[in-house]
Amino acid sequence: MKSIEFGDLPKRFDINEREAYWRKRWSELGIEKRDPGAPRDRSFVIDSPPPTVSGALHIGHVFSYTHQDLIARYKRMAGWNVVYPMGWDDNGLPTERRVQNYFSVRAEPNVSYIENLDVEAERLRLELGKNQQLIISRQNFIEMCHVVTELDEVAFKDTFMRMGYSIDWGDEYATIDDKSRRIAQRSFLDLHQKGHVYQLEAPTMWDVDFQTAVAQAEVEDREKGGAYHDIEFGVFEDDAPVKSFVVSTTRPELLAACVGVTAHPDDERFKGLFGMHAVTPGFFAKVPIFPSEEADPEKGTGILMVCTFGDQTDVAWWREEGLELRQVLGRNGRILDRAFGGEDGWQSLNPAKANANYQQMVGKRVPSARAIAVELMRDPENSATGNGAPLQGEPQQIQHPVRYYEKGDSPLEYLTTRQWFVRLLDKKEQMLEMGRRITWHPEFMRKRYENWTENLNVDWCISRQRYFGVSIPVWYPLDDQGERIYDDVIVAPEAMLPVDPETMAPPGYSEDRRGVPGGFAGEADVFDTWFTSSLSPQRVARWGEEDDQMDSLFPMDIRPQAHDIIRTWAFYTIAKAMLHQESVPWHNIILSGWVLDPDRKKMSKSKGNVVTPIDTLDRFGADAVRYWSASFRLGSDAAHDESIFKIGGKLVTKLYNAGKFVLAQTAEDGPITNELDRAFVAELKEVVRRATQAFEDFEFSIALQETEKFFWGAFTDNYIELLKRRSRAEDDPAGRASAVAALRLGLNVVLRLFAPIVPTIADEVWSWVFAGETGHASIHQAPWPTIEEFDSIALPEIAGSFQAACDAISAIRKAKSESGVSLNRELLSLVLEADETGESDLRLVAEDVAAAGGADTIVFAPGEPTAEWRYTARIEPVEVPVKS
RNA sequence: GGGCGAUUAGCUCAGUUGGUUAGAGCACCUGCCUUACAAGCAGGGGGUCGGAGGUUCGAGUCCCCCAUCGCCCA
Repeated sequence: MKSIEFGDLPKRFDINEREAYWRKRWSELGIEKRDPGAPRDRSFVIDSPPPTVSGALHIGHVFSYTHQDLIARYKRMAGWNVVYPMGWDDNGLPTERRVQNYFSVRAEPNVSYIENLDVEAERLRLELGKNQQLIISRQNFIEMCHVVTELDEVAFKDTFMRMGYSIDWGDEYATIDDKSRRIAQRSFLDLHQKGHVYQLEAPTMWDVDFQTAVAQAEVEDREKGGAYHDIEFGVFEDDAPVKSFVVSTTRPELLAACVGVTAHPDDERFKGLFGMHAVTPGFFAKVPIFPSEEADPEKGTGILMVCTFGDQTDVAWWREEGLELRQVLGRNGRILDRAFGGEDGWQSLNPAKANANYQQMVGKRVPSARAIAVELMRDPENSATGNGAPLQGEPQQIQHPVRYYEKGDSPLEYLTTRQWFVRLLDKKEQMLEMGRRITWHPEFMRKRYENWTENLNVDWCISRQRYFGVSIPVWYPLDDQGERIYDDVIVAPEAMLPVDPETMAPPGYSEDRRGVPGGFAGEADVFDTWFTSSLSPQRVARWGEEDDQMDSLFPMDIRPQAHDIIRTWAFYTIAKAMLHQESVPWHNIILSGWVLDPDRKKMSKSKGNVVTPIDTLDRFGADAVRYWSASFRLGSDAAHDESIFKIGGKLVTKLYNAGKFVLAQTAEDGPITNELDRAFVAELKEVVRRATQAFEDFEFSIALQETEKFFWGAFTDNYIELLKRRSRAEDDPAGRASAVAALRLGLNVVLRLFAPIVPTIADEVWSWVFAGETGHASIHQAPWPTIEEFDSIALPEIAGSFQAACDAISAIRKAKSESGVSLNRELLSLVLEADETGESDLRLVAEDVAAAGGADTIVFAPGEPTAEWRYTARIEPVEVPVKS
């Protein structure tokens, strides 16, 4: 029997040194490597989230990434070929913004490419000030994005490794790499061929700072201050005012864009107006007054102006009523230079006055345009009725929800632009059905998905007017005037993928036909970043590639993610699998909660309450951080609480010490025969059953709790104490052999139960003896314990032996504690008061109990158990030896 | 306004299909250098389970209403 000497091991376990050792060792052993030839039914496939690599990881990432690794390590031990890939989501706005801020540059079209651009030198050459951005070409900008993301990826990877994540780096990818771009473009080709994508020139949500379209999923409401402005409109008959009404609006700057007026059809106040025309103050445009169920009689004055475009309902009214288009806002968020009195849609009863007013706002951003509009409305000259100033009273301040792009700083506007869409609105029912075919953990999160799906109201806008992303693989032929023929789009052939239409010519054209009449133009837009990341299952399974593994990897088993991206990543991934494969992308979705700061606020960079994992790792070690993460149920938010890291650290120390003790005990090899040992094994078996069931349900926190309770309470505090005598007994070789065998079995099994959660200390202790004994060099290559392992060990004769022994030793400790004597004090006599069951349960283990209590024998006396205690001990300690 | 979740000891959280007297860790008090561990061990105090009602022999658990907090969506 191989054993260890206390002296061979350091008194304290050096976490940081040993973690570094084990990371390297795991990598050498290839514990995380998958078997690429394994069939689907032997594999457990994880659709791991590619993190956005812009900036630094925070403790919230570590929290949820740990959850997947717990499952990965468990499944691997349970015999599955675990597929655990990792990708980096590097394309998209966060990276662009980071590059812009980091280098103080901005990309603009029609700037020429500079080879080997040295930003600093270029800035000096152009004598740019500190706050001046260097304008560079699209290609240079993209190159810089690549540089920055590669640096970030290295930092992310380091942290993931340090956390001990058993990621198979053989499956590492980036969403901007060639294969990802090819698969994303292949996705577009497939959707195009199946008729699921279309392009449309229509009012779309637009961020005026980033100057790009955004999708519904990226929109959030923010509570903002605003004001109702009550403004009088005229009602005209034969070009003469006959009546008036007052509109209450929060957006007076859109008065010039007013193209209609509406009220509820049943609203008695305005019933008579329907079918007549209103005239706007200041701009004197005649607009129709029509009824609409959507108009809320309770809101404002009950009658409201319809503008192109204030919000989504304006868009709907504009469509349904066939209203004029009077777009006043440009893509840059400034008021366009337009003229009343001329073109279609810009009629005015007083063009001269209208234009004089309008010109004051041209070129202004929304806030200043609004201030000017309010001033105009204070001028009686601008009244449409001759009743004096159109503005009634003073604006009334309010708080109201305003729509923002989630990464943006200015309210969203609705601008008419040409965009690409994926048709989803007609597939809500199928999407809901897909949601039902997936098991959600926790179950209630399914509601979030259903809620979102049911409330979708626009198709998925997938085109973005950005640079660092996957190109939309199309070109447009140009007509004789050099205008794009949008109906004749040229889609890239699959063999050309990945393709950049801005630098590559479509088949049948040479590059010199770019941009000339009769030639072609490349699509400059890139995909929404979710368009690519929603293909993570297809990307990992290399859909459509030479090494296509869809048959062996898809659909995947689990999608772990945080619950804030149900409406984006989960939703779009489900959509893509449905549209491409007519399948669910995975069978289970595992949703982690958020990490909250001590004030229970979500950690986020903008709040400045972010905790970085490296600092925490330095102080507590990866096992302790993993312990913290494992102790929370799926779906529930976790407070960042240092005391839990400390508990994790204590568990590591305890495993180290318990391992040292158990493996230092020696005996002849022999079977587990003793009643107490058999009873202990029966308990151990029960823990294995419960922990296994919990892990099967992805309830790692329950598994941890069960294992920890058993290890600390039953194993170390009681069982080891009860066996200290017998495991060293000289006169009872069979009892000693049984004790040492049971101790080792207990440690061996407990280590494996803990291995997914605290992988470093588990492997450390495993390596001392068990690695050699079992032939499994790492515990992470050892099999997960099963209850069949205990089949050869006889059940105890008395089912309650173990519990009785623990209760009895507790009674003895209580007596010693109350007498103030140390727990290891020898006893001259020990009397246990017990009832008949109590005495009989203790019958076969009394010798171990007596020995642990420091007595030769137990004398039983009749007694009644109390609510708290089955046994009451009466003790007579030996005199304290006089210390010399 | 609609939906979802939470509310259990001072703090952080368990509590299975309803079933004896509601648990753990931290914190607190007392004792113990004990030969794996003082980063430990033992003992102890501390809860009308957010509020009200109902079903039941029996409710922290099931049903209804309400309150507070958080989240998702309008």
